[in-house]
Amino acid sequence: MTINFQLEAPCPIALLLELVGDRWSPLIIRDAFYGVRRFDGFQQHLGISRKVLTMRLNALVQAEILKRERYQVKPDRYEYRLTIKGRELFPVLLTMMRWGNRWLVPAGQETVQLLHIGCGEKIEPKLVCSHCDEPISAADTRTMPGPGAGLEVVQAFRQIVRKSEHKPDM
Amino acid sequence: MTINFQLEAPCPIALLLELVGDRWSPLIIRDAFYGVRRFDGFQQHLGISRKVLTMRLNALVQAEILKRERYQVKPDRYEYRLTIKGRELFPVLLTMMRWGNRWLVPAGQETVQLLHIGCGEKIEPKLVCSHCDEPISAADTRTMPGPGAGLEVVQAFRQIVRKSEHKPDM
DNA sequence: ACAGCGAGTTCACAAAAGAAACCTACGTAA
DNA sequence: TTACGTAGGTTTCTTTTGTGAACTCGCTGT
Repeated sequence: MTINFQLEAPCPIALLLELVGDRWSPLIIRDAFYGVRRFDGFQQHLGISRKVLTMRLNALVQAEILKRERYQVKPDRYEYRLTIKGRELFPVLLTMMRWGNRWLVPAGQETVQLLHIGCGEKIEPKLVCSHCDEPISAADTRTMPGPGAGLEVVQAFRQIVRKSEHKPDM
Repeated sequence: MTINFQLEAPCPIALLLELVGDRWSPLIIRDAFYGVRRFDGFQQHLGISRKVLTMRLNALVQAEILKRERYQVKPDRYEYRLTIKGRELFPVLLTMMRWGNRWLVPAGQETVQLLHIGCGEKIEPKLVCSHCDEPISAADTRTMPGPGAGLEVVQAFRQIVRKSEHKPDM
């Protein structure tokens, strides 16, 4: 799969999707956040086939999103836990949860909600600017080539902007 | 695919993944944010096979994330644009971009960066509590059954918490 | 000695993705 | 007129990936 800008120049989203861009990995990670740790736990909870679960868990361990830890000897038994890298996927899952609740679940029928321990309220996550703390959306931000962008990325950006009849949506 | 809590009770993340949980849809949406609109644009930019692209675009239109609009008559030509629902996926893509930049791209080598038009700075998106505006992470939040949660969800939550030797990671 | 648990592996089959050629309808240029 | 280019697909065939169900292995408790 050529997931990047024209064969080269890694897009961070594409790189992420290479690790967790299949149908099951995000759900495995979601369950890991809920506290599921064991092979059979994931399997029963998700209804995923054992073969694919094995493959996904191995890939997630390889990607250092989960770590496999022995919790018992004789017979050796292992469980899967989130690493720091994995735990930092929390904002991704949260924004997904928010979108799903907003657009796919009838209002007032949410099956999951978020509690902020700090203030004790049921809350929604909000994305703000790290600099001025104002909420951000596609309309008030622009993505642009970064310091590691080669010519091909810069050109890809230009090309897209040029080809669009109107302004880009982002 | 049984993507929900034990066959019933829709998890918002699972519902989202049912619409955009394959390898290509997120990249198609990313490109749509960049301003790509045409079939051939997506195809060349992503290197996706035309057959799969057709299927994905149709599914995204069906999901009301993209809309198909005629931009020319004789011969009729169509382009794909983000709907409001689609544009609200922006936070999901942004948090993915941030994680990818942080964990998969060497520091200072980012190919994409975010500019906040409001304050003119290169920024990172930050997730905060909608109530008290404090930054939120897995550690200071808890997910819990919502108003639409049936018995099975409540039990699933309890079951997971009970089965974990230690505290959940979220 | 036999059942059960936890964490897998194996295998036959089905579904999905990929690559490349083909189709349709029009406009242009030789 | 034949040919070429462009845009937005469809068709066909091959390869990859996922599924479901059964099987394994090392131990424990009865």
